[in-house]
Amino acid sequence: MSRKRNLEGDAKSRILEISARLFAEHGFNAISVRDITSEAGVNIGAVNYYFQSKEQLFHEIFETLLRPLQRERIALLDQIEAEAVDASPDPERILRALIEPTIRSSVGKDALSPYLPRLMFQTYAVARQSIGDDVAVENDAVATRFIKALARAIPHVSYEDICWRYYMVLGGFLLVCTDAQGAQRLERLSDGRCDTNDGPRIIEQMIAFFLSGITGPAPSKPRRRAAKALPVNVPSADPAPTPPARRRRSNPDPSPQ
Amino acid sequence: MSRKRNLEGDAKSRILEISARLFAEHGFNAISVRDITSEAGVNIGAVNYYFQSKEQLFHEIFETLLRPLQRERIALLDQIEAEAVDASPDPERILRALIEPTIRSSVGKDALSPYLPRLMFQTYAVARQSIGDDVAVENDAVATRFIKALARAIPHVSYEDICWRYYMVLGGFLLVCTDAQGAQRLERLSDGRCDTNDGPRIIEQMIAFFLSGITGPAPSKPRRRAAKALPVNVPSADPAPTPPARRRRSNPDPSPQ
DNA sequence: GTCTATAATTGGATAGAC
DNA sequence: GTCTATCCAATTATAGAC
Repeated sequence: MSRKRNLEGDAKSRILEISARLFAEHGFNAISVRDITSEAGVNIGAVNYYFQSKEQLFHEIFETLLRPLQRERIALLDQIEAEAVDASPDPERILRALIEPTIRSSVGKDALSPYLPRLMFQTYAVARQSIGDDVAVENDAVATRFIKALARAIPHVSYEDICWRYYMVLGGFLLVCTDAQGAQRLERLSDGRCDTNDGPRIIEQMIAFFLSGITGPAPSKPRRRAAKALPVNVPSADPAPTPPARRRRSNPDPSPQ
Repeated sequence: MSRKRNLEGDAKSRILEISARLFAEHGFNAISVRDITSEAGVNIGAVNYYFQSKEQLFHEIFETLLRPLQRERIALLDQIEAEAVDASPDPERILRALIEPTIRSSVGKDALSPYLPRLMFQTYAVARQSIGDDVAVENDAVATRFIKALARAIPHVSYEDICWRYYMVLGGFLLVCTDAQGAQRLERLSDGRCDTNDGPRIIEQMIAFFLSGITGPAPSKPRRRAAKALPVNVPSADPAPTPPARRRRSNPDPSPQ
């Protein structure tokens, strides 16, 4: 209320901002409420006062960041589909609708957005109810809409293949977006050639790669090692007709997140 | 020593196995040594007795799993390059050398391998020294060798672009491999069409997508929105010549991992 | 080698003064 | 609204009996 700390923002939004960064960098379990409150310059009780619990604070971060992004994506997709009622939509525009809002919201403006990809990345990395049930449902709905749009845009690729490829897009997308706040491994591996802070460049790199990949020819059916490759023999041999083979012995009830 | 628990494996390897699974599923910080020892059916002190600390145990898991895998990859790559001294190597075989050892080691045999991709995934997700310095160095060396091999195999793609694309390959690869032990989101989104436990199928899907993507045409240079796409107008407008724009305010010293 | 008991620290959350 | 002091549960790690 008072105007005391109006310059820096009130305590609540300071906590939101600082904790988003700390959680994104180190993960939920690695950060204590003491880490947050001390770095935010507020007292220890503030997190519980404003957000009831550390868990609730985490949920609220996703609410704040993810929902608007998903709505922007859907708005773009709506527009694309509205303009292509008769013809099939342009796959590049669909990919851009998926990717660009994330990158764009990462430059300037509000200070939290850059951390969303990394927080999402962690959602896949650990089995933990990071986001509320409702947000998770909305999330899947958005993904399904994009998959269906891509399937219509690229009719020569089967629906199943589109699903695989959508997921590979997602993985590449998240890893690249995530690298700047974390390992910075791409800059290192490329000897500084790849600047993971250059939003427009990231976008064009992704679009080029994903568009080629997602529209490319279908995989050779599971007769293995078809066309060109010579047989590779390695220590653990790999006789030609390896059967599908089940894997993973125990996985009682994987939290569906 | 004694033959008491020889059937189940001795205490040390039981701990290694159980903890690899628990860490992979929930992350390092979410798992306590009590979780491990109780699930492994050993006493609470066993982790510290065999591994000195929880941290050391974690490092040892990577040692055990990652080193042999990297060696197998390098052996395959050596062979490919040896056979192509004059001609340029086959990009598909290089991608297979990168991908197949992981998938192959995930079926049957030893019980730990399936968890490696997920553990690696977490390495990217949180800023934490998951793996020892020496393993990290070897890791980067392997990546660099693959990047250089791909650059030679695909001469019409610039070295910088190869780096971006290698990293996107890595991201898609990890997310897909990771999904079976975790969110199982791909199976859900695809309505059961995609079976993330079917190793050979995963391989062929990846090879097809990555090969098209990595050999595809270069991205349009940062004159944005070049060829086909119509201008998209969204709430937060996007005037044509958006400058690069710096981002991220504070990131004191990101652990280079 | 295996186990129990316990040390020493740190975690999330709350009560109550101001 | 803000802050301090504090409770209580859970953590890693160790000491020492068997």
